[in-house]
Amino acid sequence: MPTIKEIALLAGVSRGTVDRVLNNRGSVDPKKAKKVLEIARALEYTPNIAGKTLAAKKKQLKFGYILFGSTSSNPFFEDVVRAIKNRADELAEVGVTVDVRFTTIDKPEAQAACIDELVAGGVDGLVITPINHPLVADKLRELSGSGFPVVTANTDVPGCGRIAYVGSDYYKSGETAAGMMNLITGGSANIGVVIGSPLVLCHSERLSGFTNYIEKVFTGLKILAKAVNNDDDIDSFRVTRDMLIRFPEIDSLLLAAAGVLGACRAVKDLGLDGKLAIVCYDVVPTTCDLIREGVISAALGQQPALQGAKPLDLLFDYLGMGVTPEKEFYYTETEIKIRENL
Amino acid sequence: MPTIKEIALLAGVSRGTVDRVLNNRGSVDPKKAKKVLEIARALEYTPNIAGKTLAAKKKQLKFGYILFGSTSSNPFFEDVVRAIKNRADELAEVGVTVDVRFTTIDKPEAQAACIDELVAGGVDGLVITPINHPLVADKLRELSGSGFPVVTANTDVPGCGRIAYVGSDYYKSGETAAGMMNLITGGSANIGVVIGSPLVLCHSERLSGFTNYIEKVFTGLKILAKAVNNDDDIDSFRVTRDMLIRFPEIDSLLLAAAGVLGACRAVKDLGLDGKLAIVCYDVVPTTCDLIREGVISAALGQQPALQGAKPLDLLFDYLGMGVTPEKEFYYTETEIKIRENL
DNA sequence: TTGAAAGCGCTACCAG
DNA sequence: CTGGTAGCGCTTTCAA
Repeated sequence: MPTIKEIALLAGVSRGTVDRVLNNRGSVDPKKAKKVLEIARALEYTPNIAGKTLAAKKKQLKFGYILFGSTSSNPFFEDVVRAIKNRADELAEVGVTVDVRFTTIDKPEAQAACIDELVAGGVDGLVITPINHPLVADKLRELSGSGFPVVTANTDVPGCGRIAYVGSDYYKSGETAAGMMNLITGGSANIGVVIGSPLVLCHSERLSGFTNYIEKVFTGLKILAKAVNNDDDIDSFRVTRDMLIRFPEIDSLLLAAAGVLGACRAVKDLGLDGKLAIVCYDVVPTTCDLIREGVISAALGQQPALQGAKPLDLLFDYLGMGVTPEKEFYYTETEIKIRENL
Repeated sequence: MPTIKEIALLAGVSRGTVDRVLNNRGSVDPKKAKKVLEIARALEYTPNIAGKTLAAKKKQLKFGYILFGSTSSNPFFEDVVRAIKNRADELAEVGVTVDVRFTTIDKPEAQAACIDELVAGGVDGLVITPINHPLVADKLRELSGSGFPVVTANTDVPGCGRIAYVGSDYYKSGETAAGMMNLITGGSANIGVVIGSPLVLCHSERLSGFTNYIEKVFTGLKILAKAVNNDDDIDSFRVTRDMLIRFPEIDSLLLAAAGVLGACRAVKDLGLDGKLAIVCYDVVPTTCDLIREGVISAALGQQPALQGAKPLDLLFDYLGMGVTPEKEFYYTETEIKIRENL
């Protein structure tokens, strides 16, 4: 493993010059630059991460992380927040501080203001679960345009200039739900679907993936009815109950939003627990209980811990180590969880 | 984030002394030691990983990694080897070299000799997929007893003194297969089982998990017949074919060993593809193809990449950073893969 | 038993 | 445009 020092020695220049060449900082005599590059290539130089990390400490980087919910509201985000805190503790060691803020999903002005605050507060990079609204999108575009790195997490605003997105491929996760539903029901089912809101892109993407796929591949699966629960357990109970009463032929449920507990209460309330094939999203504690009870057949996870930590890593690599993300989309796996592998 | 330097300053001692206290090396005046510890505790000192890593480079550690198969034989281990190589490249940066050796699963003497060679060659730690045989077990016990760190991977020899095991919880993965089989078949099935060899602990553990679980929980699932394929595709074809002919009532297969391709060839040969519920282990390329074709319903993965990399990390943490593994068993997840989430 | 100093690889700064 | 130097946190060695 060659080092900058060795390259400097071989090239007959100083370490500073090698550093300038390899990291495109400052300007260097083209001849020397060429020589350095040749040697680096010949020796297959790769920078030492520990060295870079240690040196990066002096930068005292500050990151902002804006995400939905005030922790208590949506248990899925609790896992994300836990992962953020853990990673933030680790990053503290290398001089990074992380400022975590919460905004609600329905207030673009508030989220835009939150971005402004963080930037004014001097953060060097931002992770955000963005609301897909011009007020936010434009601000992100503007920031990115000025060289400020933004990573979107959990949900994306394509084309806003962010350096990467970390989160689920919702469309594909909809297909996975279809595949699972097909296996569980033997290929023939009358499905009731519960979604959060047609306006939340994630949920509608999931539903598109599911719908298109069953129409194309699993023609024995039919969607009989759809209900909207606003990601709320109380609403969820009511609309699910109504749907099940109105469509007694329903023999399976796809719960494509939060509010899984409410929906399952409705199922139990009608004495249908264990009689319906139920597939839902997000592996949260209440869902695990329902799986153990035999109410839910399978839950589809989306690696919340990765969604929390990875964006911070990308930001640190970018700002601390000078490494640009190697891809634009860091899709999380759609994990299938049943009672036995919870 | 406090540093050793700060603690030294506050305690009125040198960095060397602080180091000695915090890492129990050399002896220190009890009074000073106490003071240092108090300050470290008060400041919630945690060592800086980058600093430690950098300093560890001077140790020039050497690890050995003994595993089954010569890569080509079992595609599962190809993923493991790939992960080992990747992690080894990363560790090279911090002065670690990894010597990877292959042994066959049926030659304990050869594996024991291989261990001896590596140790004689001066490795500081060893990762091994051990053959569960006294010849190997005793050697591992002896090594461990003398303070030499061993990590078992993929398969374990309990009580051999190794500092940790990284791999599947086979019994539990058998239960997961049962759960999946139950979902796919609607709770009623006549199952044919293919195992590698009753002598390979992993496979028999899987089968125990599966068997005990269905007897207890899924009483509609019956095992009609078992076949042994010696992890070989040719044998697998033959024994599976024979079994399916002899037991035409079989409507589902559990493939608990390698040789998945051979077994599926038999299924196709008899025109049964798409008509049987098939659950198998290990997400390898040929298996993925069979899932896409609709021959296999689900495959259960065991995180080969983690099995390759994690043991090396544990060894480096132990020898390079002075950190003992925080648990004895690092179980991999049993990942459920179907056509849509491959 | 202890302190001082060098060095792991990299970056930043200053002087020229 | 360039070289030298200091320093990030930790370990190790040498001298006292």
